[in-house]
Amino acid sequence: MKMSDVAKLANVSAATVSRVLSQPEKVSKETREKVLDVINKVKYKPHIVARQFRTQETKIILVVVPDITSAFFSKVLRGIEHIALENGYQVILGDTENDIERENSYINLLLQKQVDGMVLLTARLDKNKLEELASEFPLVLACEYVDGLNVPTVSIDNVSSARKATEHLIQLGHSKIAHITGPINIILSRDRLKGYRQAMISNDLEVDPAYIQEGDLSFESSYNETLKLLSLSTPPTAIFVFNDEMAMGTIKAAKDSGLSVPNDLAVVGFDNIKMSTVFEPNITTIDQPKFAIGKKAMELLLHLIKGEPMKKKKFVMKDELIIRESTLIK
Amino acid sequence: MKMSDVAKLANVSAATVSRVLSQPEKVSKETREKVLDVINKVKYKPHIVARQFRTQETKIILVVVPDITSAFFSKVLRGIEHIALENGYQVILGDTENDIERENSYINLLLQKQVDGMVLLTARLDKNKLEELASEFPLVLACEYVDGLNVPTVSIDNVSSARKATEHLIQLGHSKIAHITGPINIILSRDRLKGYRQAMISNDLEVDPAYIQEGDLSFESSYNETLKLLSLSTPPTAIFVFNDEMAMGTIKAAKDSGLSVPNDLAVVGFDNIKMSTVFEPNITTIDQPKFAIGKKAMELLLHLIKGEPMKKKKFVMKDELIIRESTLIK
DNA sequence: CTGAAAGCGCTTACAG
DNA sequence: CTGAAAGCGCTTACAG
Repeated sequence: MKMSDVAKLANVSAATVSRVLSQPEKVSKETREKVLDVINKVKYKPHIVARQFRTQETKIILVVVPDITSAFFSKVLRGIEHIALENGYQVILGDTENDIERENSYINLLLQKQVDGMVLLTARLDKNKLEELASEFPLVLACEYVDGLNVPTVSIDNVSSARKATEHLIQLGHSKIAHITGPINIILSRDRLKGYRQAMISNDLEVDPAYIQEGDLSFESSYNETLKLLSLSTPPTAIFVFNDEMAMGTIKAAKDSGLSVPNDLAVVGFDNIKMSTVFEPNITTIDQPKFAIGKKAMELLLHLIKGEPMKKKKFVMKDELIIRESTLIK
Repeated sequence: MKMSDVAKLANVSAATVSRVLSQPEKVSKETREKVLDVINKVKYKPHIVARQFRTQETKIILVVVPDITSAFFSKVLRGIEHIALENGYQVILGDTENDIERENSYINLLLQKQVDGMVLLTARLDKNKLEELASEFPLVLACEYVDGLNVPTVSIDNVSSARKATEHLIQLGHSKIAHITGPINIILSRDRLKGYRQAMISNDLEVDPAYIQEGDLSFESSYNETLKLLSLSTPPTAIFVFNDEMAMGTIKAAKDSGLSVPNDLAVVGFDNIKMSTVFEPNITTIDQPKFAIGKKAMELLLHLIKGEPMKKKKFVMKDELIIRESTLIK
């Protein structure tokens, strides 16, 4: 059943059926009702791909995620999806599993016009490539970003939040503070490391290179790095960890080493995922407004898709230090 | 830049360019290379929507998930995605957030031919509606299912696995065993409850109605139901909980009540999500082969899309009881 | 092995 | 307010 069949049954033209569906105000009440009757009777559904082809828009956007199983990204994704659905857009999911090749391959969906725009929650591609892409297609970065890239970006200020997290430990009296980073090729890792350094230096604390260890985002990597740190001749009394999942690894390692958290080792995580409130001890962390980041990113993308001018390109969302049991000595 | 432009530059017809792209073996080597040179030079990318429209297939499938933020479903989703990508399909994500209205609305993507098929990880719609849909479109159920529905389905045997979980507690010497269910309108909740009952009855243990409480899939609901159970005049010594997330709520409630797990209260969860290995104590649980379920479901969907006959409709994957600290008294 | 032509099902500028 | 007609960019059955 196609539009022209409906048209015949209703004794009108296909154009009129199309208008009833897309611009009903342009059709007389009488005609409109006649057509709608037929549509309902035969359960006609328009062929969306034909419409996409004709209008040259798919009403689909692509979200590229580094890890769909992550509690953090799935919340951001949900924020994106909410705004997308509200505006009649569907979401294609691109899970890269932290593989830059896969990140790259998803760009084809844009080049082949299969999607109207793209939100990148991972930005590990070449800066020039991204810039070129953004000049041709609606593109928004969220969570991750690229230094000096003139593309709409939504994120928190990772440097200042990392500084805040580290200063919290300093204020509690710690001076031997270690930091377990994420993969250092990710800008988020570098920025949080920068914030850690700033806090240490501005408080006249030494940054011992042995106190900085690189993890790979996994619970296990942080567990292992923590064991390393704890076996140093002068082990740290506090560790600021790249994210909450890894902070759980750190705490587990401390417990398995017979240490009490926070009494023997204070731990700060990052992201404020659900588990950080459930884990024992609860984890002090930096809250990122995950849902709001997703919503904002999608709103920006809609602006770009509509071709509306965008004066501001960087949107810095508010983070918040949430103090819990993993740093607070009872 | 469209195909006919490439054709002009290469001095061939659009048909030939199309063949170079889709059926290169039908084109002479010489012509093929000439055309590929032009394609590379002008960076031509075919307009996928035009192809979709012409071939009447989108190479997109829809996955409807009850909760994208769940550690369980995101693993299943990843399995689906792997097989989809391997076969040139993209995945549209439909997150219902456990809302049956939203589940219903995603069906439009199928009716409007915007996707080639659908995998439902939640099946709360009317049985007849699903049956009718499946007769017209490629449709696979996974994880959740509908009793007596003749549609390809991938899942574990929830009744027998729940029985196995309960019997584990019985073998440990427990007789006062409670069960916290999921929302009882979900078949998974009813089947796991059935397995619990079977184990109790076949071991001559009384099933006290007060020992069966309904949760809503959340950590908090299970926390609260557990407090209720523990305040009974004869509290249970063991609880089988609908899933791992809820089992964490149960353990937390026990701890907050001054009880030790497993010494005062043994707890069994379900799903074997990552957190069940990290939480303290580690949680005894039923492992579902999440990734394999996703892969199998997508493989079945590909069969349906290709119109291949399918003799078997029910695929029961292997689950496994994994015994950990939450039930094993040291 | 290659090309001319039809057609997939809509939407919209134009004319009346 | 309505209709006739063009056209979105491909693919493929057919002819040669």
